[in-house]
Amino acid sequence: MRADARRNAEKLRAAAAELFQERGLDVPLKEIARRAGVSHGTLYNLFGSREALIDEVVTDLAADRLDEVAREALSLDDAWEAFAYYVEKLCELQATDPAVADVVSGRYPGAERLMSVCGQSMDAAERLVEQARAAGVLRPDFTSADLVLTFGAHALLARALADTAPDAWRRGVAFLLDGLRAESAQQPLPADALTQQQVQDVMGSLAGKG
Amino acid sequence: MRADARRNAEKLRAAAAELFQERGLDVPLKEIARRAGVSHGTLYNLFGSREALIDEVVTDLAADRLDEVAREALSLDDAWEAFAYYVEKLCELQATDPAVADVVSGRYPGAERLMSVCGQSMDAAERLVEQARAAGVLRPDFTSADLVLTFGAHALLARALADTAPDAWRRGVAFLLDGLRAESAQQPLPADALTQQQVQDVMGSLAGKG
DNA sequence: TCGTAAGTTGACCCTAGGGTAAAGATACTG
DNA sequence: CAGTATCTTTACCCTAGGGTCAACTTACGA
Repeated sequence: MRADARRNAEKLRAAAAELFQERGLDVPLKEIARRAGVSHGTLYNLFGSREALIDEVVTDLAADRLDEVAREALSLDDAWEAFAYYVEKLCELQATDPAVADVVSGRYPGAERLMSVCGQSMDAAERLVEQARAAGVLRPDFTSADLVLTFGAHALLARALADTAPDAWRRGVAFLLDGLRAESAQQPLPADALTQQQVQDVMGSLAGKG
Repeated sequence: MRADARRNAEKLRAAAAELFQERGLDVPLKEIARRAGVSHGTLYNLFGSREALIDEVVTDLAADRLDEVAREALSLDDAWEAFAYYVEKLCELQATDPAVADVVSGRYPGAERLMSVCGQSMDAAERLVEQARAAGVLRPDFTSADLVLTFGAHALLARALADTAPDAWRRGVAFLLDGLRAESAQQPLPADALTQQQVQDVMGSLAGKG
């Protein structure tokens, strides 16, 4: 690879990182190229597709953040605290970083490494749900599929709130958590839980691409 | 107005009603014209804008449905039942009719009559929230602004779920309601409630047009 | 029945985005 | 320092949507 190409790739990575974090993973590629100061043709030459660019620029960063939250949550002794910490922190991550929100929402199934990060994060969620349910502090009818859907809806709401009341999402999370304690459950739920495949389908259509 | 024009307007109203209910208020105007069997130029001639068409086709229908839900809710004796009934029924309306969902979400501020219907619906929500709070069954820190945001997020989720698990939204509503009972409230909320203006801004950017 | 006002059409323009490839520029190598 | 392989640019194509208007067609009244 020629030196100028390497330099351009670096400029593009930097611009992409900025814009993905500011505006989410669906920012126009031409705008990334513009910010990097190269033509969009160069972007296509060097990366080929949005997915490839995402994988290079976002994946490791998102993985770090998600892993850290999961690790910290799992390190807490109290099962309810662990679960609540995970939910709150993950929502906070989504609210402050649109790129991470898009990762959690599992769009861009073309970005392989990214999807595996997304999968790992879901595994952590599953573990925390199981743990809290087993401890009898989380209502037994709540599944990790419910949690994923919650995250998906939260991501959209948090992004809409960002300019107006960047912390208001915390209210919704508080209401939800209070409804998820074992002692809050009132009646059998009026619908069945979703399978993982169903969750994936739904998350796909949740933010565009319907 | 000439007879053929009146006929075309009628065909367009019928097609619009169908498509709005199937796919929401942002369905392409050219597609409405196509289904009506006229050219899109005619649609612009006869209605001028999407907002005008919406006002003629959707407003009364949505008003009827929303009023009915509010009326039935307000007729219930138990304040919690009334509140819960309203939330559930309104969410059901959103899940089964994308047009109503868009009305509740308050997009299309250009459609005047529609916005007044939206406003009336919000007033009913406010009344039910007050009533339930006054009766001590609803947690006192929950405001009608929270309810409107909830509806907005719900509308998006329900639409994404429609093809996969059309009833799954009921789980989320159940979790929420269980968290909204007065006895579920655990701690002071971590953020302030939104003003009406803030809610309007947020709802505007919640579904596109950000 | 025929002139004309009223209505309709479809080709056209615009934006915003994704994507491609021929032609031009430039870094490296012998 | 010249030649070539590599890279970049730019002009272009595509889709999907909103919107306009000159030219055609048609309903209807005198």
